[in-house]
Amino acid sequence: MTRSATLIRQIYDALLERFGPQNWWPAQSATEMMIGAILTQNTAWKNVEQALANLRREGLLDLRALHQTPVETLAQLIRPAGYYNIKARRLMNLIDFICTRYDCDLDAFFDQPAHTLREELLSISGVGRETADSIVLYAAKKPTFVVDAYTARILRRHFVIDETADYEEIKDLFESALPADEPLFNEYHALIVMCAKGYCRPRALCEHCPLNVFDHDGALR
DNA sequence: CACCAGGCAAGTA
DNA sequence: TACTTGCATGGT
Repeated sequence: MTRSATLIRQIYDALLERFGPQNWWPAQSATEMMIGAILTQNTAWKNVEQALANLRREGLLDLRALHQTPVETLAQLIRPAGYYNIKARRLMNLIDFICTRYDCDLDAFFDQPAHTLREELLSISGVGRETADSIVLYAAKKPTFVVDAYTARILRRHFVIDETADYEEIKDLFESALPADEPLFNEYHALIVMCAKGYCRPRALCEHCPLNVFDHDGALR
């Protein structure tokens, strides 16, 4: 067992003990989850909730209904989430892919191995690695690990990775240290977000960080 | 007022 | 490959 793998496991245990199960993703359906994944790109979740409420009010948390909606109309409804023009286009790119290739049938879209599903998602303009992995894990419920800005920040501050570690490197670290278990990956990423939102902001330094599995000089406590 | 938020694509060197 | 820029609203 490598040092980093041990830390990955210890951090999970500490987060779960401190915060308890998070039961992610906060959405009532797989369709709503995917929309939220696009809308939350570099955006506070609070803003995304307003945009989702607008779509819900218009009965647009539905692939076929969305597919029939002009992208300009969509853009106005999602304005609170920011970047609304580009995000409306990204949403339509994703929806059009599923409706054209899978007849708007999410179950059919998800009925393939995680790695091919990930590749198909990445081929869509506007769906990058984090968004693709989030959809694979939280909508299709297949065990792929989601890396986000919070994940990298927490690992950097605990000296598990260095500044140059890229997305795939961090993802591989988690997937090597842990069994490929969907509920585990689901819970771990959710716990990271919960912890970082409260305690791992850029300027809110580490003194209130509830992760105390090891000292910040990198030595195990 | 400045800074930040659960990224991504496109352009440049 | 590595770095830069545009995209935009709303909370602190």
